[in-house]
Amino acid sequence: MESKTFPKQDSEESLELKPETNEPRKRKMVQKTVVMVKIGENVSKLKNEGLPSDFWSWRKYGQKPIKGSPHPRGYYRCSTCKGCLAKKQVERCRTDASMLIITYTSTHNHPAPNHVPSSTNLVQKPKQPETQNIEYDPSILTLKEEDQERKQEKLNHNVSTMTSHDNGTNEEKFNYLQSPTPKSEELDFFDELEELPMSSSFLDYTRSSFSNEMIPVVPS
DNA sequence: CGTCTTTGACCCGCGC
DNA sequence: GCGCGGGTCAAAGACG
Repeated sequence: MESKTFPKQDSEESLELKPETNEPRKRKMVQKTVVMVKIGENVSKLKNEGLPSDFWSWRKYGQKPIKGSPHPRGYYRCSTCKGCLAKKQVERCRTDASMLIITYTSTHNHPAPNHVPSSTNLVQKPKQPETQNIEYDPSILTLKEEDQERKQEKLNHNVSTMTSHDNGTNEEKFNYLQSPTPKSEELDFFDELEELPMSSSFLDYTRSSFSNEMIPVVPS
């Protein structure tokens, strides 16, 4: 496969790098939504590492070991609709293997499938059994600027290394991660992300599906 | 048979 | 300029 004749930038990932525009878009200048999910301890037995299934269908396209983390990070792309640019990264919290950090990038360019249970079967693969004990936890946050995230990640780093608890730690982390951006901007961002699984239907779905709390931490 | 996962290699941005 | 780390591609295999 050494003969990659065409530049990858021509593929759909090119949205981060637009040769046509004079603006050299930084690869990571992408909207990101980070969700922390607490999973049960039987996670190790589960396929996909107990990956919680939202109502989108995801296809894995890569996995990489992350420096400093004992767990690899998985890369998923939305396969609900062909051509959808939505992606997500799933990794375990380095300090707490029972915590999953799911990072959503880009937005779905198609309407979300109905979250009624019957239709769930249409988009969900049986390989993601509903029997998994998933505890949705605490924290959702949205980051708009990569630079911001950078700083936050450093903070996150510090917090991670100086603590070894779980819930409190993560909450704490995400309190840090929550940017002090004005509410209006935040709302605007949410508005942009209306198709991301941040909608009430998503929350409703996750709640009903996993019987757990998923508390989006939104700056009031 | 079609779709998805796995896995190694490649590419690119960033820090030093 | 170089090396490292992260992100993506694509072939092959596995599975339903």
